[in-house]
Parts: sequence; structure tokens; C-alpha cells
Amino acid sequence: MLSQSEENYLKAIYALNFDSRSLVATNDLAFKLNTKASSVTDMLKKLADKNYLSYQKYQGCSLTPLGLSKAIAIVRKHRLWEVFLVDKLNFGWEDVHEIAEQLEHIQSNALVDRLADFLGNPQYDPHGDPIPNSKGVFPLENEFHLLSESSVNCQYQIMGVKDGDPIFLKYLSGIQFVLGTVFTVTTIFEFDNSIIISINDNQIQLSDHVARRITVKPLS
Amino acid sequence: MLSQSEENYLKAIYALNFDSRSLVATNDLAFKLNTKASSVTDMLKKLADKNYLSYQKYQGCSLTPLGLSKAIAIVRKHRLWEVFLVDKLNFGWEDVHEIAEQLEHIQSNALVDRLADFLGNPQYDPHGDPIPNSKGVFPLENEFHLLSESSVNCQYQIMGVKDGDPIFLKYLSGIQFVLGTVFTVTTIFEFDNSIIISINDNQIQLSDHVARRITVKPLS
DNA sequence: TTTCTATTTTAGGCATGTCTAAAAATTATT
DNA sequence: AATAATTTTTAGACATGCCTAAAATAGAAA
Repeated sequence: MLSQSEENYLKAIYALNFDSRSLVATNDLAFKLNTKASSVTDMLKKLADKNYLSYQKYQGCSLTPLGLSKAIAIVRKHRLWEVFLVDKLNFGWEDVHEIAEQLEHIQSNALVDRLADFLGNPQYDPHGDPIPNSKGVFPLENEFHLLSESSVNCQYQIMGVKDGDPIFLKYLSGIQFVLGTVFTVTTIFEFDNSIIISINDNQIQLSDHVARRITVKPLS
Repeated sequence: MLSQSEENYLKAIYALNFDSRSLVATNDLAFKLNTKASSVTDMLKKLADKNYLSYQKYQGCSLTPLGLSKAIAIVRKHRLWEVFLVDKLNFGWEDVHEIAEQLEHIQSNALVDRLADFLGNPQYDPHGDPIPNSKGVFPLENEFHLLSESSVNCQYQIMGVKDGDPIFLKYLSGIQFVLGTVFTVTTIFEFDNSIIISINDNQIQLSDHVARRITVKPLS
């Protein structure tokens, strides 16, 4: 059985390196977890002993298959709870992350599976992130891409937001830019990659910074 | 902010003494919390320092108004989550306690209030226990009493079960004895206070032990 | 009232998870 | 290649929450 702290470490390692390509650095983990490098070292030793990750002094760490499956299970719980909070309890998508951070640590396989059924086994959470199934398998790849890679005069639908910052999410909601919104790209400025989009005849200018954080599905 | 452990202590003190009549003994708390008396002493000092309870060496403890309101808030959360688990996720009433023990520690006032709304602001949980509102006020008293105080030839409806033991709850479900069941008391044996009830022409004998753990509403 | 017994507290220890400060290893710079 | 800068680890400390064993207290019995 894992403590909440241990679960948070596994989740953070996964987030920093979910394609398992390279090793995760101690300092990066410390930053992500808002803790000190020395604390991270202690925990990495412990998790390596328990076979959740491989770790070599000074080299960084990576998840073992066991650690990976644990991390994915936590991500699944987090995202399912976010769906619950938004779809059933009518929370705004900017308010759910903190609460889901707590709910993801509830221990009960039956609960997660019944929750998923109750929610209609959703494949994406309110921010557009994919939800793995109970075996840890993510939904099939799709044709989504970043808004920053869009083309002029094409129509798109918003499928995801790659930044959980509540202020950013509030900004998006404020300009009617939420999951499912349909819009057309009117102009792309080459010099700074900012774009102008039109939603229901409203013209809105978005910076490259914003466009790089939004996932869209081409509709035309 | 209270730790989970601290919350469990407040809840246990409340459960042992919810009418605030007398002091709660260290040993009783230790038994209830499955811990040792010395651990309890440590925690009582800490909670007294924080003003959640009053405590005099060797005399026992009792909740302050602050501690009482915290305890009631935890009970509210616990019972609302039980309603969610049974009503929405279709758990059996014998399986929800453990999970609710975890969920009751989630910190978010917005969550509790929205959950209550989502559930239709229920007044009783799946075991028939009353759910206080967000101000800590319990539903008005009712005419319920224990099955062990029933009369021959009267009709009753089951409103609550005063024992969360899963084996006991399973036994009750097995004989169709669940919340809302309507039945008539056929016979009461004076010598051991056991009773015979009839449900849909089925005669079932119940020991005094069982009858003392079931709350009923008189229907006739 | 004194003694016995049961309860409660104290003292000291341990695991978890964090920290600071200093030492060691790695990486970058000259 | 030697030195400087950065990253990482070690060493030692501290808070939380638990434990055992011993001492103190309270309540009951003689």
C-alpha cells in the first residue's frame, strides 16, 4: 500500500516523463512537488526499494512497470473525479483540480469502477485530457492538434486545454472559449504567431502562448 | 486545519458522547480508535491546546463548541457520501462505511454543499442515521423507536440500523430486512425478548440482540 | 483508612516525511 | 585539463503519530 506522499511522487514522475524516454532529475521533481531535493532523494531510495522505480545515484529515476501502472491508476482516478465534479456537481473546470488532488488518493477499486460506469465511462476529462481504462489503456489516438498549428479559414472545435492554471481557465471561460466551442480561424499573424478567431461573429485575438495550450479537432 | 488523525479523534469523542453529558474516558477512546491509551493522551493534549476539546488529566475530555461543530461537519460528510455511494453508485449498504471513512476527510466546503444538493439534501443516510445540515442542525425529532420496544400486532416500517457491522447488515438484507421494509410484529416472547415478525406472510424470528439494533416507525 | 486494582500519564523510542547545511559528484567553462 | 558552477546526496534535526514499559493517580474493597 502506498502513502499519499508516495502516490504524489509517482504521479509527478509520470507527469514529467510519461513517455519513459529519459530519466527524471531530482531537482525537477523537487520543483514539481514543491519540496527540497534532499527530500526527493530520500523518497526515491524508498520507492526504488519497493520496486516502483529504478534509481541510480546522481543519474535520476524512471518508473518500473509497477510504478507506471500505479501512476496511471492515480491519473485515472483524478480525471474521473474531475468529470464527476464538473458534470454532476456543476463545478467550473477551473475549480476542480485541487479537490481532485485529494479524491485521487481514495483507496477502493470498486469505487473507481462504479464511478466510471456512473459517469458513462468518459474518455476525456473536463480539460480534454484522456482517461485510461481500468487496465491502464488510454483511448485511441485522434486527429486533435494544437491550435497553434491551425490553418486560416478552417473551422475547429476545442477539445482540450493543456494548462490547469485557474486564472488561465477563467480567462478562457470569459471569452466563451470552453470545451466543445466551435470557431473559425480568421487570421494568422506571421510575425508573432498570434491568431484571430471568430466565434458567433465575435472576433477575438489570441496570443501564441494561448494557442499553444489549446487542443482542437478540425471540423472542415 | 486538522489532520485525518485529529478528525478521527473528534469524531470518536462525538460518537462516544454526542449528548455532551459526561466526560469521555481515555481508555474508551483508545478502544474505539483501535490504539493505545498513551497515544490518546498525547492527542488529547494537542487537541486541547488547539481548543477543540477540554481536557483535565485523569478526568477525561469533552468537545468544545469548536470541536463539536467540526465533529458534526465530519459526520455530515460521512453520511452524505454514504448516500452517494448507495443511491448513485449502487453499493450495498454494508459496503459503504469503509469508503466513507476515507471520503469524510476530503476538505472542501463547496464540495459538501454541492454534493448535498446533488443528492437532494437527504435527511437520513442509508443506515437511517440523521444528516445534519451545513449549519450543523439535525433534522427534527421523529416518532421512531427501537424494534425491541414494539407491540404485538402492530405494523412498523424499518427506518434505521444502529450497527454498521457488514455481517449484520448482510444478514438483514438476506431476510429482506432493509430500510423501508414494512412488517407486523406477531409474537413477543417474554422470557428472552425475542420476537416474531411477518413480512409478506413470511414469519421470521429475531433475537433481542437484533431488535435492539433496529429503529422503526409505527404505521398503525 | 489503607491497600489493591484498574486507569491514565509520563518517559523514551521508532517510522514517516520533511528540512538545513555541508559534502560529494557531475557538468560547464575557461 | 583544471577550475568553477550546479546538481545531488549525506548527515543530522524536527514534527507527527504511534508504540512499550514504568510511574502516577483514582476508585473500589478490605
